[in-house]
Amino acid sequence: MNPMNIFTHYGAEITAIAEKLARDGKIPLDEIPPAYCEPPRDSSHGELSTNYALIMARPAKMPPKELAEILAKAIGELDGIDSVSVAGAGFINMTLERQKWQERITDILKAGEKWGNNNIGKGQSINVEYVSANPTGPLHAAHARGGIIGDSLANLLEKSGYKITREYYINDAGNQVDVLAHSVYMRYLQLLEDETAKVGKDEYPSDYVMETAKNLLDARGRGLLNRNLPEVSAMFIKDIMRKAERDLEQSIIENFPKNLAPFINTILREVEGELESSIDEQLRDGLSDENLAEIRDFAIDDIMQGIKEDLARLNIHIDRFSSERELVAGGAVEKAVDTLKKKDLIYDGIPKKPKSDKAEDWEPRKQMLFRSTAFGDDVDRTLKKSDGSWTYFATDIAYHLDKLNRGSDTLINIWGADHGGYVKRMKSAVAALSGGEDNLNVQLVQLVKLMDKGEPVKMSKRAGTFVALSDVLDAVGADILRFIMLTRRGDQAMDFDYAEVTQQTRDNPVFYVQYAHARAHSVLNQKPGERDAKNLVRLTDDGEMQLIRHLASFPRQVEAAAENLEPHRIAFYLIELAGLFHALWNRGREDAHLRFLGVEAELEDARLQLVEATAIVLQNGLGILGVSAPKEM
RNA sequence: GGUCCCGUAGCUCAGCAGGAUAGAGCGACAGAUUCCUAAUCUGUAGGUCAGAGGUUCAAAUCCUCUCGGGACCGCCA
Repeated sequence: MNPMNIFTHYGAEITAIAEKLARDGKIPLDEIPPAYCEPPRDSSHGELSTNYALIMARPAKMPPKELAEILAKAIGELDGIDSVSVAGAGFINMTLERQKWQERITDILKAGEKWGNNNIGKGQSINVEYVSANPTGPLHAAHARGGIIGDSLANLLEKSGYKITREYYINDAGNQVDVLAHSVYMRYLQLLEDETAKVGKDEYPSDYVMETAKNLLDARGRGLLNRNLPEVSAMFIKDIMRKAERDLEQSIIENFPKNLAPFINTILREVEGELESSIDEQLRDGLSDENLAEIRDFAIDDIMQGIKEDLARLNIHIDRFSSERELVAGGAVEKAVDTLKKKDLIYDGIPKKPKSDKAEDWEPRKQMLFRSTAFGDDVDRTLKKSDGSWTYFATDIAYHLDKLNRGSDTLINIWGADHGGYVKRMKSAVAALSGGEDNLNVQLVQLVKLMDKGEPVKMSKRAGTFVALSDVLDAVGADILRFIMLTRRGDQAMDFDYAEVTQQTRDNPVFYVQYAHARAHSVLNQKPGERDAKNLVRLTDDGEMQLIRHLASFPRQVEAAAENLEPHRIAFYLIELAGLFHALWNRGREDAHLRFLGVEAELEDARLQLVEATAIVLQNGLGILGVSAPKEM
């Protein structure tokens, strides 16, 4: 029984009543389900309501109304119940003694920042992994969504009695980071006035690569410039090739019929591209492994530093950054595969042909496979590529085993919807590693479609076209961005119009909520001091009671949001709370008797307690969302 | 071919565990400021909850199918 949550309190009381009635043979049931109370949608139906009789009617083989009457009679005897009635098909509606509500104010003031906490987690540990953006470029606006939802979810679960580890997985192994290193190297060469150095078509062209290259030059000077002869020749050949191409193009224009020339030019450009990337390949070979590794590590650090700055600005906290490279180097993949081997879940076989449109070049090959179909996956998945290296999936299994081994009871991953096809196999792997238990929960966050003035913006790191998160933060700040992302469910695709968001700041609901908090504090500032709980009996107005009931339902909201892993519920709760407070405020504008200040001393004292309680709940709620609660605006 | 998400007011979205007459903001319209912060409030208009079946005392909510929108299928990351 939780005295802080009035809904669970009466739910438990009603369950106890039902159990007693069952023992006495008044309800023919062996097993009594738990009862839940909720605020009815329509306040004319009372203050607390339960559909308990409707739920039990069928198993008890009793008419719901009759059952409701029996229960209602006993509920009427409970402490704090003012009136009970049976309505509709068999709802039990209750009204509490006014004092019961007024006492909640004292609860809130006593609990302070702990108000809203619950203990459904019972100290279980959960690892929440979010953002985990590749270290190949700065965060862009779309990354923010998963990060914000993950971070708020972590806050929410922490408030619900779970032990939380907030984690970011850095994909700093594999081909992509080598490509990044090479791109940085090319920029580095350019900075040393080597005009022929060029970033290849599959590499990273954006400005941030140049920034990293500049930092590299500052840190290492010309020390990485050990180009060998083939490399220099490659550049020379490239140069000659370009001149030859220009001549050739000119001659095509002169000698071929006009309608054919574009066609031939297209082919020519394809060939040119192939040649250049082959030459680039050679250039990359001209970079020693040691130097490549050094540049790569430097580039990853440099970019991760920027990412960490962005996260800090977004008020996102990460407890642990896990490195894929370290994991692989430490032999974690082999260990994970061994674990699965011992369970007889690994075999060599030929995977099924994928149904993807892009699988034209697919060929059957014998490979090391994981028996993920044993855990509900569609096909068994490849662990080892034909060249003997591990697949991304294999290292991911190792990573998840690592998370489990560090003592997490449950793993929650916040992934973008584009990884949806990956969920089943990952859940299979975690189930296999943890003895068949389903303790990986993947929350898919639908994609953010970036728009600018109604036009979609194509997001591509490799093409260099993306809206940087830092630009969005410069324009609107973390509070607005966080609130926008949290006032919709994660499983709904959203359009994010850059122009709209940066302009429409004033009617963003975040200000509505923050303003309520600031208003509350402006009142409290005028009359600081001790309050007396005795005076709370003076709160009798409908608007005040409505506000109190909403404040009292905060713990219930936190609990429900945590159980459903839906932080957005808190945002909507706060908007509603702010609305009730603003409405009450404005009634004071029309009727001086309803003002917080300047009324009779005891009443004023009681109202100030109500205002303070409101401020506390607003602050706690905004805290879950990671949004600031300013005392003035 | 298959998997996942979505479809609720003109727009953006909620709808709490299936529950009582489906809600909010924006936009539109009509109002409120000598007075605790008008970044506020009060009111009006606006709905076949995509469609069709099914389960149930009760369906926007659960199940099936259809239509529409999005994401995805691999030895990529």
